[in-house]
Amino acid sequence: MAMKIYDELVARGLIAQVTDEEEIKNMINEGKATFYIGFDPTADSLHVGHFMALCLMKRLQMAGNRPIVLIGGGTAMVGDPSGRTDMRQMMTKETIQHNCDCFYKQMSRFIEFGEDKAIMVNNADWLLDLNYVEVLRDVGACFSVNRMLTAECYKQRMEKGLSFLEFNYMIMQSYDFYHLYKTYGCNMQFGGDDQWSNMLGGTELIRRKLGKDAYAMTITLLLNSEGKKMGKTQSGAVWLDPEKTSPYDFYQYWRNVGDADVLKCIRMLTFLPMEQIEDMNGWEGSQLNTAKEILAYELTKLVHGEEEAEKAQASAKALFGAGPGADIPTATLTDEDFVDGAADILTMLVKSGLVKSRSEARQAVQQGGVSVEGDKITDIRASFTREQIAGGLLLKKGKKSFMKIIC
RNA sequence: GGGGGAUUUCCCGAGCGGCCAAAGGGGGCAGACUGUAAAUCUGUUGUCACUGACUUCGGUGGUCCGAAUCCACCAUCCCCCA
Repeated sequence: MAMKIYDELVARGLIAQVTDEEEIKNMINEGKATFYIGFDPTADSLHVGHFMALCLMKRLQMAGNRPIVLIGGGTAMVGDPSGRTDMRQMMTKETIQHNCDCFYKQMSRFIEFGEDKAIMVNNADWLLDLNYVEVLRDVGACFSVNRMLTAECYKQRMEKGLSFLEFNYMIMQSYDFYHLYKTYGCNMQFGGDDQWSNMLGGTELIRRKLGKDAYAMTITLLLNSEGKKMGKTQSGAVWLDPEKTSPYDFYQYWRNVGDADVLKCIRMLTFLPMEQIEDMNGWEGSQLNTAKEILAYELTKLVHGEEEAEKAQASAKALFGAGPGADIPTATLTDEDFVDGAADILTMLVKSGLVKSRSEARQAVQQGGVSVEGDKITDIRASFTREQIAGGLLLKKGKKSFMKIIC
């Protein structure tokens, strides 16, 4: 009945590249793999890209494999040049440490750590104490610069320039794998497809140093139909931290994915059974809207819990269609926002955070994009009395931005 | 170490000493059409007390009635030679 894990991963379109398909298939199907995925703490919250990796971890764990989460407290000191056209900003040790802590907190909510379960390690623990000359002799001798330069991730940097610091990233990551192999018997590494060359470096190093085989597999990067990475908005990444991306915004992000991307997202990101997903294959046109609702709900539930998912969905339904008013983010006006006992529409827009400046607010109103309690506002001098606002007013900018104004 | 080039508004990228808040494209926002999609079309996109005023063109000074445009120094980046 149930598909074996490997076939399921294939069916979901999660696998991008593997070093040895037969071996890997057997190992993970039988739960014999001890695998690791690295996360570089480049921000103080995980985002959607990390989420995919965590899901994969969970799937493999459910199939009996042993996961190792590696936090790149050491590699973050160097900075991965993969997929970058310019150098990353160097982070201070303090920032990195802070980010590590944040990652740990978020992950432990998602993956179970403990005896016989997942373990978490930080490569700062072994990388930072390395001795330069020793490493050069020990590990450096195993790498061919000629080979490294042909790696895809460096190619695109050859024109723009690549610092020696970044050039070493691959070696650090390879060393990690080698270290984990020796310490925990970790025989497999997973990662984003952009990590492929770095991961191969590790398998190579293990073969040379220990004469043993280790394997690598990459996860398909989640791209939308335009070939851009998903999980990014113009205001930045879609974060898993509810403080940085509210559950409602998180829900909305997925609710608004393009038609062409819905099924792919459902397949790759949710834990819905494949049979159920197959049923959606034939869906077309506006029916896909239902699929988007499912996608948004499922993901919000995974990340923020069922309660938050329900709330986000209820809010969305209330705002976009009929339905009882639900949780809507609110903004509170203070005394200084009132002139002669009334607050004007521009102030309300700015205070609510729906627009960045009064100019923007003015434009929004002039272009007919603002409404209060469903009534379109066209006069930029419109204002509302304290009494009107006291009960809460629904302020709307455009089709998708809302705020409840209270005082 | 020597020589050359660059630095413009969210990004790319034009920019004659006055007509420059600065062309064009991308992106964003809003409107129309829709399905909270895509595509398309239209408007808009420095700030504010908005038919006007104010602050921007790497930084600091200077020339000039007037500077993003000229000069000096500093900073950063790139290229060529060593």
